[in-house]
Amino acid sequence: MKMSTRGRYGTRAMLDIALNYGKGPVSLKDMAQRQEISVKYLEQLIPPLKAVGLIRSIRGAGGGYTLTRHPSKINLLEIMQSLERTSPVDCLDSPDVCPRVKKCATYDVWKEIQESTNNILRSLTLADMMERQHVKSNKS
Amino acid sequence: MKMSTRGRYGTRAMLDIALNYGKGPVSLKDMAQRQEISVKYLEQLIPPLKAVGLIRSIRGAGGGYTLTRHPSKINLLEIMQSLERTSPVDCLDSPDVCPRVKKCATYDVWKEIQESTNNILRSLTLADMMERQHVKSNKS
DNA sequence: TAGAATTCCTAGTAATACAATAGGATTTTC
DNA sequence: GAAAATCCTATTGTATTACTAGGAATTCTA
Repeated sequence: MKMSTRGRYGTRAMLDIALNYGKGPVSLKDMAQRQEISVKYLEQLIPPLKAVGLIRSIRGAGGGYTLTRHPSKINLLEIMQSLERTSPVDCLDSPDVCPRVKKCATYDVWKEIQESTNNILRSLTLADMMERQHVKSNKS
Repeated sequence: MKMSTRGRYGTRAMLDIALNYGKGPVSLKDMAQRQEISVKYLEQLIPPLKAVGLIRSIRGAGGGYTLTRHPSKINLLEIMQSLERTSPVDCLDSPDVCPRVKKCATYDVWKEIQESTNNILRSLTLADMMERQHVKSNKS
């Protein structure tokens, strides 16, 4: 029932890029400072995010990363799914791994949990997160 | 975002005991055969379940385990919480581990997810699961 | 009262996944 | 051509998880 740092750091990174939307690319160096995550670790989260087409990179000095779509068109489920296995239990993704699936009463429970978390993540866009971030920043 | 086998096997074990409610204790040997989990591994799930008072043991030949309450009075959250860390992220249980908690927009998301899964688990009792199990068994 | 069946207890191990680091190649700007 | 970035691959450390092992203690039954 644990979420890995990949997914968590990755969404923070995406939010960081989103907050600079329309103002040019964000470098890992800057991101690393703001988010207090090492550049080297952030570097590893980038390829999967690029692979699913959520971000675009600009190489060389002055380069960095930008979103490929408007923040309101990217939801957290997309981000999480590209970075980690979102399924709480293997049998949900590949029912073949367990011969008990059909007669297993608990199977349905894990499925219900997966669906509810996916719904939450899908309902939240980066634009929503930007809004929340602003509210939080103003309060403190 | 993964759930450990402890929690999953544990709930299956509890359901197994529940299905024998009122008919005497269930031995690990029998449970192991039905659930296809080694006795030795099941043995390790027992102490935490006993510690929170969900089951009672009867030692010696003919012994085994019984529920301490009616199946309708035991929910899955109690079981899971005794067996594994149910929090998807450490900062939810102990906000001190991360100084960013207050300004972290993603924190609220993980919290929402935790609450929704906890609600699902809390809403399901072993009696519900027994019912589901019977439906599944009759169908196949 | 012996022996079989069971829970109880503690330790140990093997495998896996996770988190993080290292070093250098490539691209682009100025 | 130097600096600032991304890009790529490998490696290491570490923690957790899953599982096994061996034997002590308890209780039932014949």
